[in-house]
Formats: sequence, C-alpha cells, structure tokens
Amino acid sequence: MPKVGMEPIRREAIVRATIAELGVKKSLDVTVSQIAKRAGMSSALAHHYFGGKDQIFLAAMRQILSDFGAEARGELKTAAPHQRAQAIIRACFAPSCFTPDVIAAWMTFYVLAQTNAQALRLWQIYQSRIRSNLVYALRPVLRDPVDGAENMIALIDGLYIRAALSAPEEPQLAVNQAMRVLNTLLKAEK
Amino acid sequence: MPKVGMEPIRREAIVRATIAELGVKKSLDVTVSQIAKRAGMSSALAHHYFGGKDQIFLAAMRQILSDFGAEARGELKTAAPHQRAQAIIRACFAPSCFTPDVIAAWMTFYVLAQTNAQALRLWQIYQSRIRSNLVYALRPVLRDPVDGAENMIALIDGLYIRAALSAPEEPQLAVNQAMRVLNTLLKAEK
DNA sequence: TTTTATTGATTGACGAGTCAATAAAAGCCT
DNA sequence: AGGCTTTTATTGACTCGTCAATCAATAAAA
Repeated sequence: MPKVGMEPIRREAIVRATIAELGVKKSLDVTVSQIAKRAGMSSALAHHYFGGKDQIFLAAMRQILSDFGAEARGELKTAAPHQRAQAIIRACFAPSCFTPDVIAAWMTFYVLAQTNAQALRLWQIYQSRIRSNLVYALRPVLRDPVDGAENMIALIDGLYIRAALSAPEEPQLAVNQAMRVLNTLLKAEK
Repeated sequence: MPKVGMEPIRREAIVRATIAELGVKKSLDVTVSQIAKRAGMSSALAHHYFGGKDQIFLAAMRQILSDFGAEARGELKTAAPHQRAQAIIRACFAPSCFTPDVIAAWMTFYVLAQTNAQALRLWQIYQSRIRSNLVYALRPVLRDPVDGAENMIALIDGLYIRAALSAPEEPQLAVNQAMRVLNTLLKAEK
C-alpha cells in the first residue's frame, strides 16, 4: 500500500533511527538492516533512498550538527552581549546535544571523520563555526580571545568524550564545570 | 621450523602490530588477519595465543596504558615538588603517548570501552590514577585541587580527541596550550 | 612420545548492495 | 468516466564478499 510523498518521511525516520541505533550499539558497526528495522522499513528501501551506508551516517551527522546549530542560535538570540560565551556553553550541553544517544553518536562521528573525507569536512565546518562564535563572544572580555576559544573548545570536547564513558556526568555537572573554567579564565584577566 | 619459547615474542609482536594497524585503519574493524600479517604470522596463531579478537584489543590497550604509566612515572621522578602537575602534562604529550598511531589507538579504545566491560575497567583505572596524581600535584597550589584536576583531565582528553582529527596539532602546540591553561588556573588563585 | 609451534583449509555466520516483482497513485488520452 | 501508461513506493530473495573461529595436519624440540 504505497502512499505517495513518502521520501522525506522515510529519510527522516532513517536519520532518527540511525542516531538511536548508534546510541545503543555505540559503534559504527550498526547494520543497515538494524537501522531500517528500527525505522520500520526494509533495508532495501533505506538503500534506495540513501544509496549506501556512508550516506546514511553522513545524513545523521548533518542532523546532529544542525541540531547543535539551532540550539546555539537559540541561546545566542536571548543572550546579553557579555554573556555570549555562556550561551554557547549552555547550547553545547543542552538536552538536544548532550543526551546519551547523541553523545554516543558524536563519538562514532569522531571515528568516522578520521577516515571519511566528507565527515571530516562536516566536522571542520562545525568547528570553525563554534570557534568563530566563541572568539567573537570572548573578544570583549579576554585579552587573547583566540586562545581562550581554543581552550574552551578543547575543554568542551573533553567533557563530551568523558560523558560517553562515565554516564554519571550529568548535563548539569558538565555545564557547571565548563562555566567555572570560563569564569576562571575571565577572572584571570583582571 | 618451530622454535621453542616463542610465546612472549609472538604476543608482543601481535600487540605492536595491533596498535600499528589501529593507527592505520583508525577504527576497530581491523581484522585479525591484518594484525597477524603485520606481525608476520598466521591468523590462526594469533587466535591460538590470545583466544580471540577482544583479548587482542585488550592486550593492546593494556600496553598503551602501561606505556603512559611508565612515561608519567619517569617525568614525576625528575620533577620538583611544585612542578608535578607540569610533569604529568608533559607525560601526556610525550612522544610515546602522543603519536598519530597512539592517538588513533586511544580513540578506538574510547569506543571499545563504551561496550566492553573489561576495557571500561582498564580506562577507569587509568583515569583514577591520573586523577589522583593530579590532585596530589595540585593540592599545594590550588584551593580546590579536585576541581582543578577534573578540569585538566577534561582539557587533556579534549586535546587528544582533537589531535585525532586535526593532525596539525603538533605535540608541542598541545603541551603549550595545556600549560597555559594550567598557569592561568594557578594564577587565578593568587 | 609428548609437548610446543605453526599453518592451510574450512566452517558458519553475517552484512552491504542489487534486482526483479508487486502495487498503489498520478497523469493522460478519448 | 474508463482504461492506458508512467512514476513512486516497497520488499523478499539473492549475490558476493568478508571475517572470526576451529581443526586437522605438519614439524621441530624435549
């Protein structure tokens, strides 16, 4: 009973299922069949719409990256000019970016980006965005905003990877830790 | 032409080959055959000595962790009492711990530890060691050494993971960045 | 002869990608 | 409206490859 206009629905279902499955299996040896099953369709259909496993993973990665972009834009919109860095940190650890599933998916994307040129490019774009946002946010409050941004990014990445292994690290704990370091960096200027 | 007493030699060869292969393939779907080939033996022999793929990976992980332990002990031995934190940082980015191969291997271990209980335990042991070393090192110089240690560990992990994706990040750059943050944290106390 | 080392060949399972077949919808012609 | 053709959706079955793990066989040492 084929209904017309399914493509976008199927695509989204696949992307969601991929992220969920990555969250469960916690590695890239998730099967197309597993993804398709979770998305409620045959693996052949997944292949039909995406062309192959790589494209499926890349679509999932794009989704996660764009979710983060949305979160960040949202936080920045309602942030006072001198609180922009804090807004970015909040976005990084917002529920839509810092759930066990999403964290696990991030981890697998780090792995993917080591060998897949397209994935690496996606990551680099994301990196340079968050970097320039942070530099801009820190320029009014730090003598060396580039350096400060670099430090905060590394810290955030570290908190992510650790969250993947020590689940206890609740979102709130990570936010607090990042905020404390940021405050220390700011205080050290004056 | 079987020579007796090969077991330890073969084991070490496999472990080395595993790390090298992880560094090249940059993921856990390295095959036992590839490892065995690089180590100059048949895959059957690798299975014979290690029992299975998991055990091979765990042995490699133990090797890397113990390499780091040795490096850290070495640095700490020759460090002035108030320079212990710097010594630990130096150890983290020493050539034996911060080479493209080793960094890539670390990444795969992060992935492995998400699903393999033994791997997770190894990581936790390593974590609590470096943590307590850092706390001890920071106690004389920081009001809240536990917090400071946590921050430095996260930063170091972040620098690692970023090094896996942006190779340009030379050892020296990472060391400098970590040292700068540490100094800032120290300065903020006074 | 027993133990240790070693491998080629094989098994059994699983997975990505393909394909032909089925079926509903949409268009199109009269 | 009634039939036709094309497009879109969908899947089961199949191909081809790979890989972990096993085993029987070979050979040197003890």
